[in-house]
Amino acid sequence: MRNLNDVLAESETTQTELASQVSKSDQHEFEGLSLGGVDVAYCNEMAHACAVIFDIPTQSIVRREKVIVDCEFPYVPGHFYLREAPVILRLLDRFEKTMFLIDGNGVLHPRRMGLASYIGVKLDVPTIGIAKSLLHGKLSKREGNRAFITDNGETIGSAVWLPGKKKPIFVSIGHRVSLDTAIRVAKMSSVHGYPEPLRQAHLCANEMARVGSQ
DNA sequence: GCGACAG
DNA sequence: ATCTTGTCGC
Repeated sequence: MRNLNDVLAESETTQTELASQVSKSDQHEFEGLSLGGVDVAYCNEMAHACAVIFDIPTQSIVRREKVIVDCEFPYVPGHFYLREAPVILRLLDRFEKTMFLIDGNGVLHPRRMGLASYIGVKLDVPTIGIAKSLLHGKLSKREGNRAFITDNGETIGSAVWLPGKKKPIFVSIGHRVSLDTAIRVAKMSSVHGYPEPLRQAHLCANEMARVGSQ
């Protein structure tokens, strides 16, 4: 497996196999589950990742972890995990009893195995995918502030219009969570028209990349 | 063959 | 994502 095409072909097989391991229902094992967000920013070939834990009651960041690693793998639609999973797995390994919002899709994916589901299955932790544009599937009729996204008659996610925003975010199950809960968490953690854990992780990662480039 | 295509 | 100025909208 040397060239990119071979790697992608094998990746598709891996994704299909892992997809069967995704749990699409809410878990009940954890008591006080924390909520976190992860994002990655790039400066040339360096991936700067940041994960934050956001406390909804006090609307504050209670923890922030960072890591920088070399990343040579290119972004290929449908295989985003090959580029970002390595650095994210290293970062989330430091946390316990935490549900993570991840910048990308979960089962809203051609093979039902986007980055969020990959991270969830690999670490066996609850994850939710949040994307800013639609990768796959079709929007059904909008009902209130949401519209389900389907593919082959299967609901794989939902477009969600947050207060004050013209464009929706695309929410999907990552792992160990139901779509209803995923949508609820995305809404209740939003502050500036976007899930705050992700917005904060994004700001932090960008700052890391900016400073790192100087 | 032509377009679509998370970040 | 990243490269970059002005500009549209609330």
